[in-house]
Amino acid sequence: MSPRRSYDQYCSAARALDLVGDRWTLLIVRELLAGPRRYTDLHADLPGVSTDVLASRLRDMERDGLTTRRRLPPPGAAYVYELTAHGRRLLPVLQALGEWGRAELGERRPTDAVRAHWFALPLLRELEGAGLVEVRLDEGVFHLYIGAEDGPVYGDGRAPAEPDARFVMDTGTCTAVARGELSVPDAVREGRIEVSGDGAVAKALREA
Amino acid sequence: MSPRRSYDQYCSAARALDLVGDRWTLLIVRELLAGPRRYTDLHADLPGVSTDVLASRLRDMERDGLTTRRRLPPPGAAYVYELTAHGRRLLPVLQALGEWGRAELGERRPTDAVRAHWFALPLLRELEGAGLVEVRLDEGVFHLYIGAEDGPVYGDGRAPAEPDARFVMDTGTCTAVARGELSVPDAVREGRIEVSGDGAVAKALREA
DNA sequence: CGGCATCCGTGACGATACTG
DNA sequence: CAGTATCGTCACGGATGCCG
Repeated sequence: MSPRRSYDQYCSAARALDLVGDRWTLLIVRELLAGPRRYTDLHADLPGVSTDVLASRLRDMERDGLTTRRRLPPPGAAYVYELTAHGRRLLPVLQALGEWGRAELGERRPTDAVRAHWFALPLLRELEGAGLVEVRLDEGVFHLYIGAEDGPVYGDGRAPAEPDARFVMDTGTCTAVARGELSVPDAVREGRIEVSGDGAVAKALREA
Repeated sequence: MSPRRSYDQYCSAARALDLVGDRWTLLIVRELLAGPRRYTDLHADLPGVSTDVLASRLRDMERDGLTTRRRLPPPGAAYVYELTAHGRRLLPVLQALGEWGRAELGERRPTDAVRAHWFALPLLRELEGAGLVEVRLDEGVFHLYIGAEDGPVYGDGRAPAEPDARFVMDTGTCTAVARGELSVPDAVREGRIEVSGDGAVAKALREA
């Protein structure tokens, strides 16, 4: 029970930082935008966070209405953490941060961790209204729910249904897109993204 | 000289948080969006920040290219801190945080500090392309440079030139607008904002 | 007086070990 | 698997002092 350390300022940005300004909190939100995750999954995809800090953040976030904790039905009964609708509305904050941070991204440092679904945020911006998209990278597979009103914004692994488009690209292409140096249509034109699928976006991208 | 504590993740949002995720940093940016400020002014408008933390953040921000330090010409020679163009590009981050934080703003608590120019952020969103606007509240006067390509985004005190519009409103009206419960045109219609000035926006708002 | 640097007490953080 | 317990370290907040 952390007696929250507030900025005590009557300013909505300061209030937001009272809730999500602590170290790791926004990165936990980024992870949970991929849908329900177990404690161990979160811990694995947030290298460097200590177990007690992760547990403490998840408690604070639940208390503040950002997340809920739910027990999965057996078999494999376990707790999963999930964003509430209010927590999901932090997506624009992460997008704004991500867009600003593109300038700092640079080359991958030897100490940098990478997860495939971290590339979901920069791709979301580029694919308005594309529906369900599956993306295959060297690092792994993830999928995007673009234009979804509620539920997860993206997810790890294969798409849970037939996607409107499938992308295959290599790491270099994906980082160029993430850094804003290359647009998705340009990458397709240059043959650096292989597009398949029957959705409108897949067809439009192949024709361009 | 703080050897930065990085998340070490190849993700642009995490990189952004490496630079602006420390406590107080984004609130210092919010202050500097009002233009060049002296150390003492910053300390006065950020109640609760300790002197060494403020000095340390300003050093880090200068090292990271967010701010520059400049000596004012005499008389009154003093150092002022100022955002670089890169630092000013954090405005969308603060706007996204502010929009999300509206839900948490609620009533003003007795412990909450208030500054007039903290209301600039929510107003910016509502007044696209309005030019130079002066706003008079019970708490003080500030002005907005809406649509400006560079330089400060808002400022304390009177507008430095003849503004395109002048607003006068009371605290209740301004908090209602800040919380998103009342739009500026509606507030004008209800007589809760007194609009003067010769700019296009001033005329449009008076006629509506 | 503005712009810090220093010192100190408290709390947050990170790593590891341990438990139901 | 999902945390709790423990501990050393560092960051933070408050006060005070120094120096141009």
